[in-house]
Amino acid sequence: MEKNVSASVINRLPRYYRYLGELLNSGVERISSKELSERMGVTASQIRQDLNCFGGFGQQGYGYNVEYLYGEISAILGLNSKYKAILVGAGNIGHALTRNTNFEKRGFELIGIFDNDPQKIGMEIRNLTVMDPKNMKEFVEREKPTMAILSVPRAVVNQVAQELISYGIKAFLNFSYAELSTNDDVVVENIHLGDSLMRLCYKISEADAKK
Amino acid sequence: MEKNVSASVINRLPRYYRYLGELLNSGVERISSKELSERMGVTASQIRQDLNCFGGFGQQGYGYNVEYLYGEISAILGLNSKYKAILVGAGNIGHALTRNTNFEKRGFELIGIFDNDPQKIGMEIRNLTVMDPKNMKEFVEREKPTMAILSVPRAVVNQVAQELISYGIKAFLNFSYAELSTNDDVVVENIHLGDSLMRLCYKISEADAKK
DNA sequence: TAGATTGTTAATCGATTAACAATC
DNA sequence: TAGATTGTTAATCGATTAACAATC
Repeated sequence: MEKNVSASVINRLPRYYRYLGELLNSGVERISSKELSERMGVTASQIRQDLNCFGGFGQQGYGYNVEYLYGEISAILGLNSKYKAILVGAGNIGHALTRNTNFEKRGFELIGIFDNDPQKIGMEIRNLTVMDPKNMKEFVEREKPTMAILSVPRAVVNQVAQELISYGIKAFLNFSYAELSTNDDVVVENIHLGDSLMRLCYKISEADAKK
Repeated sequence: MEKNVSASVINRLPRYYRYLGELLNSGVERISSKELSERMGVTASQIRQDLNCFGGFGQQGYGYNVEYLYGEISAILGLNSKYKAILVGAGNIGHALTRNTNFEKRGFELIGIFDNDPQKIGMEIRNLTVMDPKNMKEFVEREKPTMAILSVPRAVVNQVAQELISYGIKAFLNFSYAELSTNDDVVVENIHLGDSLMRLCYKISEADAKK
């Protein structure tokens, strides 16, 4: 909100949110930073510092009310929003993603799917009909989605992104195995499956070497 | 290799690898840390520090030979390995993943797929027949895969992981929207799509607020 | 040789942890 | 009131950046 919160803190927020959701589900009413820290494997100091970037949500001698804190983190993350999103590229990953992901609970609403495969155009996915990219300009300028999920081949991802930016898109979830180079006012989250595999491969090699 | 390299450095390695691969493809023979830093949007100091965790791969006055450095990073990451991997859960994401991912180039070899949906058992995916989880113990103990990709419902992921650990699995790529609690000698990489969406949502909200 | 650029040490910056006064 | 636990300041630790001598 007021201050600039560091990326490290932001990155941890979804995890807090996840843990608090689980506590809420199991009927836990209050929790201290100490107890939460033990469950999550972090320090209590870090939890308190992180939360205090956004305000004082606890109470001395009591701790944090789980339901209240859960709601506050939800608000900080902006999960009550309904940012319109489109999916570009309904191949394996893109297709699976739309079926599996609960966009509504993460602040988004999927309103359109595009793919240039004639076989896919017209197909129904999640109550949405796959559209021809030819109609993308018209659709985006009319519906004004905020975000696009990019699940297109790496060779074309930057071109597609530039096109969408020119139509007014301001955020991307990038699944393509390529760097997305964009202006400063465009926000990007990358999911590079290949990078995760490589990191895992490194960790395994390391563990092996230690024996 | 010798020293303990920090997680920050490890996390950057795949990105270096990606950039060097692109340079290699475009026929660039040598590159200085300065030029690479400008392309990647990091400092030249950081690149040199990172690389020197593993050895001196450059040459004063010349820079780095792209092909050589690419090969060295590949070796550091262990990408020449062929760690056997299995996929547990051939639902949307799991299925898509196996079709899309070039495991061989990331140090892995997919040798088995399991799913408890009778409709899927017997199905062919990527030259592999989907197997019944009943046969998992026998298969894992015989083939000794190192890694398992978990793409099962969050409610059962920890149970499945524990089972696989007891059969000898030492590494997981976790797609389930849950924390994986494991022993210290098991390595885990998480891909939490939901977390990425939430971070993106936060960034969009922030950008909005600034206007 | 002169110029360029590394490898590496030292300085800075930021993030994490510890400590404790405030207070429920 | 006494005990517990926060919010917050101060101390520590680690990561990033800057600087420069070594050297190709």
